[in-house]
Amino acid sequence: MQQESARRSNRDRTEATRADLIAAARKLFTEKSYAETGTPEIVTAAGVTRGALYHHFADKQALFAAVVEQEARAVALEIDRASPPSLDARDALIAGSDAYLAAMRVPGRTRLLLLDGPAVLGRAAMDAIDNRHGNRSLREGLVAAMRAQTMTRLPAQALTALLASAFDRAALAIEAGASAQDYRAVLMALIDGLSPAPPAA
Amino acid sequence: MQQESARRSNRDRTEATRADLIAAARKLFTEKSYAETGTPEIVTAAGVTRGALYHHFADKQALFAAVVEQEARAVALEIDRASPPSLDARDALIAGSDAYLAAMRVPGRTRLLLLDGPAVLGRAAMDAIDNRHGNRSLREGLVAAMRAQTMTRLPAQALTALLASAFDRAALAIEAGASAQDYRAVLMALIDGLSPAPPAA
DNA sequence: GGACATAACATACAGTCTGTATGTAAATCG
DNA sequence: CGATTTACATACAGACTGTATGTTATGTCC
Repeated sequence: MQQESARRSNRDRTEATRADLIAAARKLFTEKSYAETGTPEIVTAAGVTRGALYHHFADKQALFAAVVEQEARAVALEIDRASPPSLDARDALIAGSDAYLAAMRVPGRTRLLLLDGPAVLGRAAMDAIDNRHGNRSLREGLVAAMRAQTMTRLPAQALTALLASAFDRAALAIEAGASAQDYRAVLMALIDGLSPAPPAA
Repeated sequence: MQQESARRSNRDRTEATRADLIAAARKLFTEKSYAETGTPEIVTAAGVTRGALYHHFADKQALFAAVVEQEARAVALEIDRASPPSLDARDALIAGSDAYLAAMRVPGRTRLLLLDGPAVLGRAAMDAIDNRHGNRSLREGLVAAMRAQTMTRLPAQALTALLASAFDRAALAIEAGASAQDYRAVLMALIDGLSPAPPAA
């Protein structure tokens, strides 16, 4: 054995420390909130010191951004996995919608992505993250539906943002104890209302 | 003259000091953010000391809540003033929508009511404020439209929350520089889509 | 119309947090 | 194997929040 027990490359050390910090921060940021969580608590939970944190992240906000980014990626992954490209436009939208609502039931996600995220990072930064991950498939689905003539032609960016916002609020309401059926019904009515012709009775 | 120059009742003093604090806090909370604004700065701007602040408000968060409450009331007032009861259900909805988007263009309102508010006070507290002020007239308008058979029957609470959320996002996007026309068109399409029959061409 | 109580502040203090500066050991590189 | 850079740990300065305590103005009661 060359050293006491572990000889790790710098790349491995960085990766492990960053992952530990992000995991500990995610746990605390979701149990409480961004503002109520201090860096001393985070580094203790991660088993490192504040020096390590400020070596790998510019500041507390940058660590939070990393947590949010990871979470947004996870949500997008779950949605993509639930809506195979074999479905037609409308079915894909429905499947994606349900997958989104299911994904947002993972504890802490609404706080990270819908409450603290916009306040701490700003709406612009959150839009950038959303467009890179979650909203991308939604917008593509909407554009596909409009091309297939199953949806009224509307500005894609605006429609995506407003529908996404409605989904977000539904996720928040459901987590707060509201009827998931009610909110799902309204969401479907909103989507169906965008068809050029009323859905076949 | 009975005193040096001013003899004010306690009620007047309290009212004036609270108003000064709320005004100064509103200015700073909207110029920067809740987190970036310290109480020393607020009291300096208001011309009092931190002792006065903590005498009238339990903590910084309570002062923020007072600011948000005042702002929500102001928005609701503008909306009510713009949609007289003489209009029919759908026209009242349109008028209210436009009034809301116009009201949210007052600088700082989106940050107070849509970004920092939910993060600092929580969605539950914001829902309570919204239901007390803004969303009340929206829900009444929707219920009226459903009763008048000009709108599909849906769970009123859920529909109100989701439409309100879409309006909120539209206000944010417009403030960020997006096309107000695009967002308005999508909002109208969403509302019209809820009619049982397609609107007369 | 004075004594007493209470409200409206101002001042001082303790604890905590954030970001930075500095020091040290391990890894990488030539 | 020496030099340099990376990955941390420790120490420090400044700021902020909430509280405790002191002071002055107002309201109340006989």
